[in-house]
Amino acid sequence: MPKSITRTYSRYSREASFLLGGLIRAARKERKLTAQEVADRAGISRGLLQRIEKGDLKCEIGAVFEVAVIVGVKLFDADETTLTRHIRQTEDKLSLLPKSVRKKSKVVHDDF
Amino acid sequence: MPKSITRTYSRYSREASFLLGGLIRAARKERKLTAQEVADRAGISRGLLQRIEKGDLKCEIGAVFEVAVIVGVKLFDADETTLTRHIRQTEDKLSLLPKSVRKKSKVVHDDF
DNA sequence: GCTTAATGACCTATATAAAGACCAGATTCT
DNA sequence: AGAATCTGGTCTTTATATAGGTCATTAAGC
Repeated sequence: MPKSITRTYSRYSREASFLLGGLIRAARKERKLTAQEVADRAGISRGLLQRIEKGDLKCEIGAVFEVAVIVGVKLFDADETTLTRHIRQTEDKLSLLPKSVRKKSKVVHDDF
Repeated sequence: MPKSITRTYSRYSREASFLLGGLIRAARKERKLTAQEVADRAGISRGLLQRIEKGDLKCEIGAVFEVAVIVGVKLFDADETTLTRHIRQTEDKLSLLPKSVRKKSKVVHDDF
């Protein structure tokens, strides 16, 4: 990650992450779990959990998903079986699409 | 991140990420966008986009969300307005819950 | 009110994710 | 078939996220 990139995020991304963090926090409190407990179970530090609950966009997605599962926030509004089915559907769809995308139609060349 | 942590992920997390990656790839091809194009628009490298589409759990969530938005994969199955409403709901819910969770009920001490 | 756990905020060292090359093979279009 | 481009690897360098501590403040529960 050279050249000091200050990433910019769309509003939708920021809000989605903020919402997810809030949902996680709400779910954790509802289940009466301390931050430390959840962090331990997820195998992450308490500091990272704090950032996740804040909706920090610079967290690895694996940690976020893991925490979500632990406190019971369903991603995709789907259980595991549904998830697997979706995966297969996506694979089917992909197999129909062309494997690489061509861009250079160069000049449109409609002669008239 | 000291002490060389090899993180372990739950099956649900792995599948959720795998599915999200697949959806992103499918959406990208449907819209006939090259990997390079999407990466540029998202402000990330092509290599990172590849990992995202593979469902790699070690990507920052901001990059994943950003790419999802660009190719048109809705997170939470919700548009921006709905998202904002959800956020407010979550905040309301949080304000009702106790601010910190107490664990040490020590001995249950039910005398009989 | 008092005790004590939980939280939020910092800080530093270090493991590591990401950028940015490069190359080989695949695939699309002409 | 041929040319052009997309894709999927790999490697190196560098920026940075994370672990793990500390400390102050807050707020449960008695």
